[in-house]
Amino acid sequence: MESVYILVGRRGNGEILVEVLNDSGVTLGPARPVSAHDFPSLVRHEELGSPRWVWEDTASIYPVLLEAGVRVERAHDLRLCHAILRHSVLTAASELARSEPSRWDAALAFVAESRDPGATLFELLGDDIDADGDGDGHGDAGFADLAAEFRSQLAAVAETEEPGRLRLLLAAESAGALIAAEMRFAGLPWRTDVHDELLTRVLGPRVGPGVRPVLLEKLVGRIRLELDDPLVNPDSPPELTRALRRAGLAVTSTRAWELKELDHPVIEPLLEYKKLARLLSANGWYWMDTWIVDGRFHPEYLPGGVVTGRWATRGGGALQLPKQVRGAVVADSGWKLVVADAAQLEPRILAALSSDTAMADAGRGTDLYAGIVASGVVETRAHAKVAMLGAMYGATTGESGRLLPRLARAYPRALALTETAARAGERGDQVTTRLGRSSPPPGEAWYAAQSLASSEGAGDADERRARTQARDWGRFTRNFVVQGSAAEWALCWMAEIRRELRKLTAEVEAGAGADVGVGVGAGAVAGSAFASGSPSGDGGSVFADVPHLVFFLHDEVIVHTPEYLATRVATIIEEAAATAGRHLFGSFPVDFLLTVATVDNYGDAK
DNA sequence: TTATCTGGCGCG
DNA sequence: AAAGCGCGCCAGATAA
Repeated sequence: MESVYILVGRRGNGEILVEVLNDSGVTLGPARPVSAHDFPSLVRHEELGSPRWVWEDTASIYPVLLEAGVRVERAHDLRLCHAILRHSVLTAASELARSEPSRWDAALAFVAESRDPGATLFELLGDDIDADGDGDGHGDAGFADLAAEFRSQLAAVAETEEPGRLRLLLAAESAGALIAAEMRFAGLPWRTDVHDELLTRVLGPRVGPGVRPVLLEKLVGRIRLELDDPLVNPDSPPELTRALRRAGLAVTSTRAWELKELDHPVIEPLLEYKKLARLLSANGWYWMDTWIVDGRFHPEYLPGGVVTGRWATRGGGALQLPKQVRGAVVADSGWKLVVADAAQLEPRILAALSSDTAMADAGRGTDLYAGIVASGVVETRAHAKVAMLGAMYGATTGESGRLLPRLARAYPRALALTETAARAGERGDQVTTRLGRSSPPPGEAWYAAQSLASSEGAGDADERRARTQARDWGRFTRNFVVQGSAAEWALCWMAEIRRELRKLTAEVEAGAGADVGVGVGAGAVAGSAFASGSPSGDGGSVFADVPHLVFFLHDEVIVHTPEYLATRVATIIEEAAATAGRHLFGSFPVDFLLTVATVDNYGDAK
């Protein structure tokens, strides 16, 4: 079946243009203008034919559709896909990679920063968000530029030896962009009352800004007493270091792990203080007031925000939600959270990347580290873990370094892959993930340091610096291959989960004889950035009654689902992991084990 | 005063 | 036991 693409662009006057293309990017008819107001209904209608929407930036356009109650099944995000193809060594010979930098390169950062979730449809779709600076706006020429870019991307992929890989990567990256927008829109269910109780229990009652809660103040009192310093501020590392030294403790820093080694009565209250002060400043009442809107946490997810292809986030530190506060993530009444975590994802990815069947065997149907122990490679699970991490991160010393030779003997292919990636980085070469995302080349300064060291009259210091930098970059490329390929697996996993959840939704709605139209129509929730029509959060939104992804954390997802569907959701997530593994690694026999928990609150999921 | 850097720590 | 990858965010310190 031939794919149909619909290209979406805009004119300077706020009007939107849509044009149907075939799967070579060739126009099948004239571009049709549509007003910003009518755009969501057009999309809803065209969705019946399952097109792939081709647009510049999902993060700018899709929130508008969600707000209007419209979801789309598939997209091609020109901005994200360009970034991949521009830097991949697989497409280095393509026109796209060889042409002069254009707005697709220079303007990316600008577009990414210009988003505003509260912006109106007109602002998002009608405004000039191109940063080409030539002031000619976006007449039909701008639209033609989108079509040309799309064709250029298709051509770059088609020219590669195994186009299926990059095709999958671009589809996964684009699906990720849809998911990112949907997760932000839906938000993570968050009970501020539960959060407040938790804070009050460990810090004392809420106080204004600049005031220490009472339990924290008490700890400060004990610290000052034990250090015999009535004024020391434990929030100031220099002050604290001086005070500790005066008390006879030979510290080089105030880091918790260094303090833990010391035997002194101040250590216990000090470590406790650090823990609680961190909670207050990072996820205290101020955080709650700032980031929780109508019972939902709405961080902005940035697909491709990390060089390796991992996601970044902006706002609220969503990827660092401490375990301490996860109890405040509570399913709505009548709903459940299905929390799934890929167990030992990166070693499994490494086993598959390197076709190391022995390592894959160690993880078959069991905890991979336990499997390594069972194979007699090392004595304890902790050893297996630290040795594996050392192999993937490039440890040379300590316990990890000592255990590496045993790992290398048992799993030569896996270890050879990480070594090869490290050597490539040390030479300044790029490395590439399973699906084709390449590491950036090192910067000018790096090359300069290398050539300086090998030039006539280079000093010992020059050589040492060059060697250090080469090894540093080698550790980066060593890890890039594994972390980046794991990120690709996670994207495929999530895309598959999303697809199956939509099928489940359609099935349930058909079975119930319900009106299959989702959402409440354009404009019904205008004025709210997140479409929260009821106190429980999702009322009136496109996710009001259906299971949907609400959180993603590198190798972990959360689906918020009506309770009666929780079992089926868990099955979908399990099967999606196996499917993602096949998409990346074909028939190579590697398990991607999950731990899946159906819970009322995130804190209960281990 | 504001802008940027640093130490420290949360997550994977 | 604290090396070895990728991030974001905070308070305090320092530069401008």
